[in-house]
Amino acid sequence: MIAKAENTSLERVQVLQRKLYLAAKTNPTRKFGVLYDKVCQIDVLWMAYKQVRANKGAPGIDQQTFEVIEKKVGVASFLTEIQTELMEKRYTPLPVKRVYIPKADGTQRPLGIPVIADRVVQAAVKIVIEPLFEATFKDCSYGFRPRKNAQQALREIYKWLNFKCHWVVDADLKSYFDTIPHDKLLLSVRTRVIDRSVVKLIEMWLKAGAMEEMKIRKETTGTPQGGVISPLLANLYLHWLDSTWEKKAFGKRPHDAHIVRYADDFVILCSKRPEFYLEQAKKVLDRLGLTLNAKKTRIVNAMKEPFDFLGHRFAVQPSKVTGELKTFYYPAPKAMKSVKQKIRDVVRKGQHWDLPTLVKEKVNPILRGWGNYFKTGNSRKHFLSIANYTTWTLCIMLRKKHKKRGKGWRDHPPSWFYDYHGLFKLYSLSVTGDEGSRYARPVPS
DNA sequence: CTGAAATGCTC
RNA sequence: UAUGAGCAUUUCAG
Repeated sequence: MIAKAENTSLERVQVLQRKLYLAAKTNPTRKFGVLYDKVCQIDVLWMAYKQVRANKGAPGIDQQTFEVIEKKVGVASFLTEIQTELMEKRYTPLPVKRVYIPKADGTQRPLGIPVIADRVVQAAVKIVIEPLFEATFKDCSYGFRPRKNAQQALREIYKWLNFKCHWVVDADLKSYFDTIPHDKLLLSVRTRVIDRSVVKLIEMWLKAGAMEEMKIRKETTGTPQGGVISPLLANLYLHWLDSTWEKKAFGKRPHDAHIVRYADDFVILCSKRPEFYLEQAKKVLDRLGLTLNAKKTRIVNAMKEPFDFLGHRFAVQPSKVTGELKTFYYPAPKAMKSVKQKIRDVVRKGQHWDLPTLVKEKVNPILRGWGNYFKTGNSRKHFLSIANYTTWTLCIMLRKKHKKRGKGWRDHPPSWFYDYHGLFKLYSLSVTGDEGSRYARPVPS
């Protein structure tokens, strides 16, 4: 009974989203004035709640957890309370909770965690407005978008490098999420959404501020990293870059300068005048109130120097066999380092477990997940290296555990881990990088 | 084939 | 220790 109700609610929301997408697609300049009622629909709020709950995320500053909502308050009354607040225009968001998480480069990233109720309303708004913006977004944008992934962006770069666009502008925006100006961002929202109440909701989230040491800190720039709509807003704001690029036809014949963007990370690939196209991008970003990180933004000639994007390293080199130029991409050194660190950590933590469990439940999922992300491109050598690193690390661990010196490798050859303990075979995922065999099936195990 | 749950990986 | 997207594996229900 409940399952049936959930299903129809899902269907109704999907139908609504489809309608909105088609309406926006058939009329590219249409601005939508009646959306708030859709945000308030109980189906939409229910789907929004399900999406938020599925992450099992931490509570915000009000300490309200999913357990409290489901066991004490009840989901239905929690949602109808939100619904009446919205309809009576009484809803105001609470400030976000400030949490810092370490980034890969050692610096810290500030998160802003909204309370669960605010996350639900944000998810509801996202359900309603995302289809409208999806209809406008350009093909060169790959980050945070439904049915788009990193592999497609990598493939696009590969394509342009093979089409002799060897000049690469590798751009890095200075703390993008925190520097988006609220006023201009809201203008971007209004290109499609002119329902005042919906725009007001978004404005309130931007202005809600962050709770830091018992004080509310308010900003005029930035969208909280941790909010449900933040990725959509971030994408929407940089859409100006994509659309300007298209309007000036920089991606077309005389220019031949192609943007590939993944959220705030983007490269421009061109065959000539990279300085000019960097300057053009800078002009757009200036108008948006954004700045490029001068130290990290650079122009490279891909034939002479590799560059990294989305965890991969790209290099254009003459083929050892035929001598013609070919593009290669494979896990970047950083990615190699971080997966080794992860293997090392789980093996150290699980050294008192029995080997099959450690391999099956801890090591294999890491190898499988990592391998599936990097299996495109030319990763065979790097997969082999990680596979060897894994057997070696396990071997060292076993030798220490059994207090044996020497001969560990002879007792535990790589095949021993694979054949008797079911260690995941990384190289079963990799395909060779040759033109002819790119579409070959993975090597059978 | 479509949902739900769990785990893992990338950005 | 949040958010979005994508991918993979397992389990369950139709």
